[in-house]
Amino acid sequence: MTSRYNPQEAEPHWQSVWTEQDIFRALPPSEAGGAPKAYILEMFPYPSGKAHMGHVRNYSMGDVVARYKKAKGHNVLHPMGWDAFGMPAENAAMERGTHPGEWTYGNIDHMRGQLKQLGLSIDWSRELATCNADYYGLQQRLFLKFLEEGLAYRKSAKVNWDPVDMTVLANEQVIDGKGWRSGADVEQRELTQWFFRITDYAESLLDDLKTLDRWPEKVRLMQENWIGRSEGLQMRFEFDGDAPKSHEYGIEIFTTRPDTLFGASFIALSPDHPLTLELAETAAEIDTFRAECAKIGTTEEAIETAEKLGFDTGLRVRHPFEDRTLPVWIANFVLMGYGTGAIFGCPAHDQRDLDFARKYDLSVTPVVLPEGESKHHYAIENEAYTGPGRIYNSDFLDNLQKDAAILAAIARVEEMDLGRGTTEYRLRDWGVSRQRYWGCPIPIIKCETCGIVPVPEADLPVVLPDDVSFDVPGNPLDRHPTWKHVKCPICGDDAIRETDTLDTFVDSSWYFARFAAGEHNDMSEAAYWLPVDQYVGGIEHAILHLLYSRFFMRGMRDCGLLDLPSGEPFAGLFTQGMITHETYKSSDGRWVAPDELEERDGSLIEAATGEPVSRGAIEKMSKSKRNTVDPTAIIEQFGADVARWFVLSDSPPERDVEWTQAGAEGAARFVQRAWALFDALPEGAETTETSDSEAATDLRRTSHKSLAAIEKAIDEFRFNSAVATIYEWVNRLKKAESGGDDLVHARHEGLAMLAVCLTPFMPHLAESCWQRIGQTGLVSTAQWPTTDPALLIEDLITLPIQVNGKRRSEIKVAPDAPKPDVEAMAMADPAVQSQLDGKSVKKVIVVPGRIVNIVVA
RNA sequence: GCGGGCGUGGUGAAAUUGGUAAACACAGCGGACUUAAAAUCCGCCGGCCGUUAAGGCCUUGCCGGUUCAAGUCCGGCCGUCCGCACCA
Repeated sequence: MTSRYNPQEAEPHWQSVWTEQDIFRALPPSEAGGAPKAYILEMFPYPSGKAHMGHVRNYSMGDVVARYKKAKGHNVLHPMGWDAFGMPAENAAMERGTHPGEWTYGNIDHMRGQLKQLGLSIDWSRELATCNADYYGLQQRLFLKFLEEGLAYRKSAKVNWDPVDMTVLANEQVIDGKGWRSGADVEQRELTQWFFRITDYAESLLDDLKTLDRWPEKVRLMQENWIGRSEGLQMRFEFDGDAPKSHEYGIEIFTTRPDTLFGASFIALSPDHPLTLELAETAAEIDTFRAECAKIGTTEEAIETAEKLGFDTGLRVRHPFEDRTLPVWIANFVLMGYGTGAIFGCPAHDQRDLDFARKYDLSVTPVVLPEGESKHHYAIENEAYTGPGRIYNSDFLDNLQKDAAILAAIARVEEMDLGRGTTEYRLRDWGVSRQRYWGCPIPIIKCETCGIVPVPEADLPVVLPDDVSFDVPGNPLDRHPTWKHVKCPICGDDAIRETDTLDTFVDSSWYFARFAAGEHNDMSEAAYWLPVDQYVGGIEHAILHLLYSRFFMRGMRDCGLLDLPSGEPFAGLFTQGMITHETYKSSDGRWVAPDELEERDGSLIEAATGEPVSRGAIEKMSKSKRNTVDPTAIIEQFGADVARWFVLSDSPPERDVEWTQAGAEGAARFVQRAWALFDALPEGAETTETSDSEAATDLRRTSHKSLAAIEKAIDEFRFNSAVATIYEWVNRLKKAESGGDDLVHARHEGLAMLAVCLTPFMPHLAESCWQRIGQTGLVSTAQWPTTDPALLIEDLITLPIQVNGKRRSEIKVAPDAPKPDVEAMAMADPAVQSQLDGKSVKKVIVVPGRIVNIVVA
């Protein structure tokens, strides 16, 4: 009778052995020998309190790759840290009266313990927390370097103001007009803010997406759309008659459709355009109109249903090519944030312009004729035509195709010195000021005499004060009695510190470089490790975090801080799916947690009340729906290996996976089945003679082929396929137990290989199995076995025989059997013969090693 | 509106150069062992026809096409999920 494997004993044991032997330490480049480097990283967690199943899945995937790379002989860096600044800490401080730091460090301690329970192959010597002054002090140096190089600057700007969190939000943090965290309606406010000049890199950030061939296509597309390049023409329309003084040169507009210039019927300014503001000073109606525009929200529904609103300024501009003038309107649909904040309207070929023109009765002249239309009969009703076609009604552009006409129009405008061809980006500079306490202080002093003064190097880091209160909303730094009062480093007079802190996305934009730079923050070591070879995390960071990190690496490179020519932080990226779980509701509509349920007579009831419970949809695990499963509870019940195995089985890593109790139990059964396999191997198996019996060779063949398949699956991030192969292999090895003594050696060989293959998935079980069959050392440090190419080739393969594309039989042939032989064997097959009865064979297709297809009349 | 993904048994899925559709697992059913249960082991498990069997027909959201051969390629629909969105 075999013994049972006890994860509760084995897991802590092996974890302490790994820690004692310090086997997961990344070697500095000088000690790595010839080993290639592999930097494996999962997105570092926010220390919210407890680890959740999403973390388990994320870190299990990274750990598979890290352990696999290590076994393959790489020098692996696999670090862990904490994205520790941010508002939940302040919210907790307000709710419970604790200091955000106390709350955060407490959470870190708890979650570190949870992650360690998972048996991850992490080099904990490099652990960092972004809220530690050691970390954010270096970040302040980076900020000052960026300032010196012109990559950071200050400007007054309209910002997204979250009235609940009382802070500014980046554009990316505003979702459907609401704060990404608070959900409150975002207001527009004019404030002086710090910005990073990410737009300087718009072109490179866009173009270099092409080089990221190990990123998901989806993420690249999302970034591409976010950066949003448009090729077009920036040009001015000169005033006819008196021009406003500030705009004597005319009105600058941007268009991607200069081919439709002859169809222009009006100019439209944004309500926030400088000229609009100027006019509003003397015209009260314009002020009223602006207020009306501002009332319409920025939410999706509001925009969809928003009516086009316009105000005719009475000003007129001259058409560049024709002897006519156009009216200048102010229109609510023109955005100040894009292009020049002014457009020319061509109603026939732009839906918004058409809606506007119909409402205010402006002219509609079509100038692009779709294929197959006659210019005498073609008319625009209420749908603008935006497709390709031949230009007409357009003087020198007549008869050109759309694309050629765009180039010709730009050339003419450039000749006339009215504008030039340009490229516009949707991407805006990154506002990083936050009116919050729990973040990295911006190392700046404001002096009335000297202006904006960087904190001198020697005075860094600017440390957050500990004695703060959260009894009122707003920024505690701002109302701290002493912290912000300093002497100006230049003139020595009284001055004030910048009390804003940096957006937490700054913290996460370079942490991977900090990990790589090692204990002494040596950026040459960082250059050795970077880029990250495999980054693993959630799709929710497809734009923000990944784009900012790409910007930061370029910035650090161009400041001479980091030798990373490509500027790309992450060579490989994988976005994993979420963990879902069934939801449950009581009859009075309360959500009921899975561990509060009991099954009685085939139906679910709430254990505490005995009330019936109904099953709801399968949804992402969330606290609000109460459908979470606590990893610690699972580890206590089944062990970490079971949790890891379950989240990697069944579903492909990029897809969502549903957590089920039955599935976890199945994984636990497999752990015992695998252990039993090793436990059943006779003592001394490793010293038995090799047998070349058919059965032994066959078993060895299975082992070597399985190994090769698992290798390929891990390389391709198909962990579910690797798991399926392991199941098949285990089933095969199980059958071999009833074989003769000639199989003992092959079983030992297979099990030794299997133990190594199990290691990335279930490292603790693998160690116990490895030890059980008498292998030396730790399997966590064992090299990945090599496959014997001879064993990957079969003597005989099964070849399906089709008649007219339907499978009728199969034959066994040598893989390299000559075509005529294969054809003869196929034709001679009895099942085939009965199908061919009385019919004439038109053709026989033999695809060696694949299939035979006999085509009959 | 624009861009993208997905759609295969009761369920998660596999089939990754166009070549045996449903590997592997979960659930279910049947059996062995057991006084009994649990655990474990063995077997069955897409649909229809066929008493059993042999076998046959159908089947990868729908319709059509290319091909000796289509889950896979092409065209057109339907459904669903995600991202972006008054970006000129």
